Amino acid sequence: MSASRRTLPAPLLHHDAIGLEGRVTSDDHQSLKVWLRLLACSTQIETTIRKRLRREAGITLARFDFMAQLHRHPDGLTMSVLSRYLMVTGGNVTGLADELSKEGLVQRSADPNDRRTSHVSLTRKGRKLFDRLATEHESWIVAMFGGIPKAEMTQLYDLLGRLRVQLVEAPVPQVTSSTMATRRPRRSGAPT
Amino acid sequence: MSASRRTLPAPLLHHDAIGLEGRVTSDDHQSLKVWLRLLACSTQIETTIRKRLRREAGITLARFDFMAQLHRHPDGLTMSVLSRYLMVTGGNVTGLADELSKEGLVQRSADPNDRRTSHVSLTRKGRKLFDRLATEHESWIVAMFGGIPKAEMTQLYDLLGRLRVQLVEAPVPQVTSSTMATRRPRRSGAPT
DNA sequence: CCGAAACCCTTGACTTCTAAAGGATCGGGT
DNA sequence: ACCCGATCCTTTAGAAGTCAAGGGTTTCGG
Repeated sequence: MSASRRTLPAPLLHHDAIGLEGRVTSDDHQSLKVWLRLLACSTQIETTIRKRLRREAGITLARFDFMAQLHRHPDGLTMSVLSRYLMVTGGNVTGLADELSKEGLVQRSADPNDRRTSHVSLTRKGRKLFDRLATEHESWIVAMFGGIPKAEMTQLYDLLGRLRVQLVEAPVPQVTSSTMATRRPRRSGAPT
Repeated sequence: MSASRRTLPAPLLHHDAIGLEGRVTSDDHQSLKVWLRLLACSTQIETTIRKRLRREAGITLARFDFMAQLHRHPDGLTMSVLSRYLMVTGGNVTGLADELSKEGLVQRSADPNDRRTSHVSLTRKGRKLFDRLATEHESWIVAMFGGIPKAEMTQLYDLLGRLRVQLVEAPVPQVTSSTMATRRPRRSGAPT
């Protein structure tokens, strides 16, 4: 759709946010309903963060996540490990590293023992930028969850933990990922 | 990372699934922890579905979602409505429709009353394919959530509902999306 | 009934990410 | 020594998305 130039009325956004959920008809199976609701929440938070990051710091969520990983591993990480942590493909990591290093936020250094490997780490400049962003980022998250009482948060946390374990243990037959880190998420990494 | 041709040992996938979560250190704020866990679950489910869809039907998640919408609206939908339902921009919908119709899964038809509009609907072939996939798709979802008792599922469903409302009501100051359907999710639409 | 505004869709440039295929290096066997 | 399989990284093609800019159509106020 174009709809760009003549921007639509705001209410639409609101509708969108709801939309994904509205698709479930009354008697769908429960798993499907939970999944769609989960996805709706996840997507909306991600979208919000992505927009703010871009708007207020001109940075991409993917890059923020990339830097977040390096931030918590000051000694540097190899590309492959980064790829796993970020849950994206190696090709993607290569690209991100290229761009960030071009901007001087990140640096690659050779491994003395294995010439295939290279370690990536934040530069001083990169560390400085990330420190600033991380604070803002966390405040956004806290604000988004702000209205929910602590007890419910704990409950939610536990249930999601349960789910995660369930997912890892019973990924149903064959899903033997071909590429090492075959995914396309966006973390919005935790600073601290 | 390549790692493609010479497929890596399975354990790596397992590790990946955990990775995102492992990043939270002990004293992070609770909101951040919940968010990361939420994202981890969401990402993993989505990834799994995407891979299976590709592997077992050679179809893309985006296309599956597209077809899912049409499936639940047998009389067809306009591009703009589709754009809202799928939560993607119109340009994207145009492209998807082009490809799917090129494969004969979908068809465009003119609106007798409004020549600007065109309605998209599944062809018989498309309906047939989707029916087959939808069944499989749901069974995957059910299997993934399978180990969780019903009571907990209900609890999770309610908590996510609470969260969704919270997100809509308090998206913190300015996030006034400019384009109509400004997002990049992936539903994995519910068939029924 | 005419022109401006609102709408619907498409197009094209760009970005991000996946998937698949290499190129290079390391590490055992034999 | 040498080879072969496993690893690590990069590269390339193409899918999926966004954004901005139109080109037709309707709608509606004068």
